Amino acid sequence: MPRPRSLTNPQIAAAALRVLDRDGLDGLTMRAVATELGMGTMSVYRYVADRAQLEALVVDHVLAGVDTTVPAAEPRGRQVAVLAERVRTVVGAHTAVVPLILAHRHTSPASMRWGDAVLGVLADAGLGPARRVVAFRALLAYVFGALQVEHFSPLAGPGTAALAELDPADHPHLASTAREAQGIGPDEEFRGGLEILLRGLEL
Amino acid sequence: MPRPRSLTNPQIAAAALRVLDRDGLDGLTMRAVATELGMGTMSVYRYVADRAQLEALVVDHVLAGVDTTVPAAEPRGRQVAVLAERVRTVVGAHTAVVPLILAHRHTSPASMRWGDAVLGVLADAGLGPARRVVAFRALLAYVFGALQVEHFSPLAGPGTAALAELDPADHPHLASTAREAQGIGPDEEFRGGLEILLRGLEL
DNA sequence: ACCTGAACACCGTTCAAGT
DNA sequence: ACCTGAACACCGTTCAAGT
Repeated sequence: MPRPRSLTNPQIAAAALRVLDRDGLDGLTMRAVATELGMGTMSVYRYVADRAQLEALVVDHVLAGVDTTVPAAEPRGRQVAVLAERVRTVVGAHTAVVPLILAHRHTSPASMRWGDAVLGVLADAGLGPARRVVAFRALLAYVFGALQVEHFSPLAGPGTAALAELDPADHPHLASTAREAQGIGPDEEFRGGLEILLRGLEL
Repeated sequence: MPRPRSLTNPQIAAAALRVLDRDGLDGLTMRAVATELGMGTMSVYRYVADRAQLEALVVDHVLAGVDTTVPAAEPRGRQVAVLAERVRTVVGAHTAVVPLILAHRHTSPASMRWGDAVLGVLADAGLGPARRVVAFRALLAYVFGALQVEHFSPLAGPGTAALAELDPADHPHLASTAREAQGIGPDEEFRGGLEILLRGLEL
């Protein structure tokens, strides 16, 4: 990795995030980030080894905005739910980052801090090591999977509308359920799914 | 959409999947698929509008391999679990397709058939429309989220090993749990998480 | 009319030429 | 020594030239 000089990682990441928010994932190029920073394209490589590392920096920068302090007064289940909802809130402000998150989540220090907080609650709840691992991975899968499902095929979007128009003879359950689904908001959807998972965890 | 002549969608998709399996996601280019089919690059555009549609074809082709018949003799929870595990089995044979799945799942007829089967079980179990929607979307988020987590950061991989080496002073829960996590296999992880979700559903 | 090669407008990245 | 523009090897896709 090259040595940063005048710019810090958060400065690079913030510039890349500005490009991402403005021009979407397709617009996030090394050239665009360089222009955003007012430097030549190749100068970005002073700070970042390659595009993957730039993406990882953006993901970490977004997740660094998640407050990982556990609300001590709440019951365990609510503690986990609050931590999960904070991730969703922060990511929701930068929807174009969603496809990058699962690819780079595991390299992010901010993600590790969050994971440590969640695992702390699970340990306090008395879950043994093996159950803790499975529970934590299930939460990971749900939270980041839900973000992608919400982003790529929102219930309020055209995909659901198309499902509602399907021939009920071919898809009896899907067609009728899709009509119901259009009335359910994204918050209700995310929290509802999370509650199912937490009930299964019996915290 | 251009009209297919000598080749069917499954033939195009199968060729693209061969490229994907052999050369990975980076290797999946219009040129490579054309070569695989023994035609000029632009001839692929006879069958496919653009790259996104090619990807969608591959995703549908993979998901078309999922048996969506419901095992009638099993209890509801197992029925859903079997349907979910069949997706994982089919996708597991083509790991490079994982990043494409969430992006194109909602356009796939095979995915709709699968969704209809799952929703059928949820309806039989007596879940009302709103609860059925939330439960179904939670299952979607978990199944496809778990595939991505399993693929991008497997418990047996270097990411977990790195977590295990973290300073316990910084990440008390994560470091110790990561050491436990290395002993948990991918089947146990997927099924364990699914069981938590199904228990929460109270099927 | 159908098909497809050349060409265009990009991209990430290498490398050597600038200071 | 540090920085960066030109150039390379790609990419998806347009378009006009072939048959």
